[in-house]
Order: sequence, then C-alpha cells, then structure tokens
Amino acid sequence: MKLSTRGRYGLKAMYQLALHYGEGPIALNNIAKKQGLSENYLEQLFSVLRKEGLIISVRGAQGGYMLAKDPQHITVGHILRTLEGNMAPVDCLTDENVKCDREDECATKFVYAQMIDSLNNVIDSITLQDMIDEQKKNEMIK
Amino acid sequence: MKLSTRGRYGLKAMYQLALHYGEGPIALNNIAKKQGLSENYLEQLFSVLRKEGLIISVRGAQGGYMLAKDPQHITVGHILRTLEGNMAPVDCLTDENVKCDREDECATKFVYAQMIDSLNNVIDSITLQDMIDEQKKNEMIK
DNA sequence: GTGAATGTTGACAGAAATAGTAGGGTATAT
DNA sequence: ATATACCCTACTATTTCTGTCAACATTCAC
Ligand code: FES
Ligand code: FES
Repeated sequence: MKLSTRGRYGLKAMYQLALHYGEGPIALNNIAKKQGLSENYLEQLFSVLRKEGLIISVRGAQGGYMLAKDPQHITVGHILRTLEGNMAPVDCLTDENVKCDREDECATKFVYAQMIDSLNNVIDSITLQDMIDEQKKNEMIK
Repeated sequence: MKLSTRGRYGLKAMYQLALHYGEGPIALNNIAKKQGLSENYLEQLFSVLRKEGLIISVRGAQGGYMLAKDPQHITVGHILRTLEGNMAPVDCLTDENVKCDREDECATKFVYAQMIDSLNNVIDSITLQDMIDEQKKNEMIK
C-alpha cells in the first residue's frame, strides 16, 4: 500500500508550483534541482498532469509550467489519481471485468470499498492551498 | 496504492477460517484448493499470521489452522498490517530515519498522515464477524 | 512403533512493476 | 540565429512481488 515516486514527486512539485502561483511559468529544471530529482523523470509526470489540465506549459525560452487554476481549486486527490491511477486497493472496485471469485460471492470486496471511499474523502478534501496554509502555520509555531 | 496478493489472499483465507470457527482445525490445502491458490504460498502467509498470534496451528494428521480468537475480536486492520507491513503510504510516517527533505520542511507529510489515519480507522473498525454478517445480509437480499 | 498426513522453514527463481536514462524534436523569447 | 526549455518515445536498470521447491519436524491413526 505504498505510494510510488510518481505520486510523491508529483505532489511535491505541484506544491512548489502552488507556492509561486501567479508569478509566471517556472522551469522544470528549477524544481528538479531544488528537490534532487531527475529532470527527465519529472518531465514524464508533468506531461500527464498537463494532459489532465492541472497545469499549463509555456514553451520556449523563459518558459516553464504553472498551475492551471487557483491552488484552492486543485485537490490532492485529483493530483494523486492522475499520477497513480485510481487509488483503489484492488482492481475489482474500478474495473468491471475483474473479479476474484467465480462461485461464491466475494466477502472482502465491501472492506475494500470502504477503504477507497475513506481514502478518496480525505484526499479530495485537501487542496494545495490547504497545504500552503498548514505549512505557514507550522512555521509560525517555530 | 494497490494491496498485494499477500493481503488479499490472507484476508480471504482468514475469512474462511472465520466461517468455520469452532469446528476444529482446517487443513491448508482445503482452503488453497477452494480459492485456487498455491498451497505453498499461502503457507508463508499463515506462518506470519501464526507468529502474530492471530491463528493457531495444529500439527500432525487431521491438523490444520484455526482462528486464535473469536471472529469478532479479530480486525481486518490487524490482519492487513500483519501481512502487508504498516499501511503507511510513505515510509517517513513509521520510520524515524526516513525523511524526504533536507532543508525545507516537508509540506506533503501532513497529507499522508491524514491518509493513514483514515485508512487505519476504517480497517480497524471492521472485524471478521462483520464480514460474515455483511455476507449473510447480502444473501438474504438475493 | 510405523507410516501417513500435515505443518515449518529457508532458499531460490521467474515475472511484473517501478524508476530512471537517453536522445532527438519543436516552439519561442531575445 | 541561437539559446532555452517544453515534448515525446523508446530503452534499460532496479526492485518488489509472486510463486516454487525441497528437506525437515511433529503428531495422529492404527
Ligand atoms: S471481487 Fe474484488 S476482492 Fe473479491
Ligand atoms: S518527510 Fe515524509 S513525505 Fe516528506
């Protein structure tokens, strides 16, 4: 039940974009360098995020990426599902063709259904803006 | 964020044991056959469950496995964490030595903390008995 | 006691998913 | 024109997951 690097890197990168929302495009190598990640690898993730409409790219010199909308309108859930695929712990929850049983009914499915519901509730309720606010709060305390 | 076969097979097998709770030990090949799983593989999972004290093994002829306690006192959470390791989406939540950042504070950790909390709440609130009850209810409807 | 059934253990191998690399192409600001 | 930075696809390396195997230990039925 681990998140892969796709989700982790992607969410952090999106947070960086959120921090500089409204300041124009930010180059990828900037973000990659700051977090010690492979620029090429991040690029793959950003490509997916762009196609999903979460970010906008600006090509050419002085180009880069920026959020497609206000940080408070982008949820963590949207980001994670875009990068990780659906967050279902088992495939039968999202793919009609998958079933673990032939004969008897599956007794475990309802457990997994509750897991995914709960998980989606949490991640859909957190926006990038919430992350920023939380971070500021923590810095205040220090 | 997928559950591995360890958790899936293990939970189903435990459910089988729960169905026959109080009827003495059940041989592994019995369960394996019924669900079309490798007996040897299931064996590995049961070994872990036994060490965790969730099941009791009876050796020798007519031996097998049975639940160590009443189905209503065994939670899905206990089973899944035993087989899958902790359910944390990232390691830093459970391992002090892991941190994703050096300099700036990590803004994503609080997201993951909420995820694991929510997940644990759900799976700890479901017992094997609940699964049995749910299943019965569904059969009634049919 | 003997033999059959069953659990116990650890090592190992194949398969699949993940993570990361490489390189050529395209658009744009200057 | 040229440098910059996004765009795309294919490939490779690494790790994790899944499953197999074999030798061994314990207990039951007789
Ligand atoms: S059908 Fe999905 S877990 Fe059984
Ligand atoms: S320290 Fe765990 S996600 Fe950053």
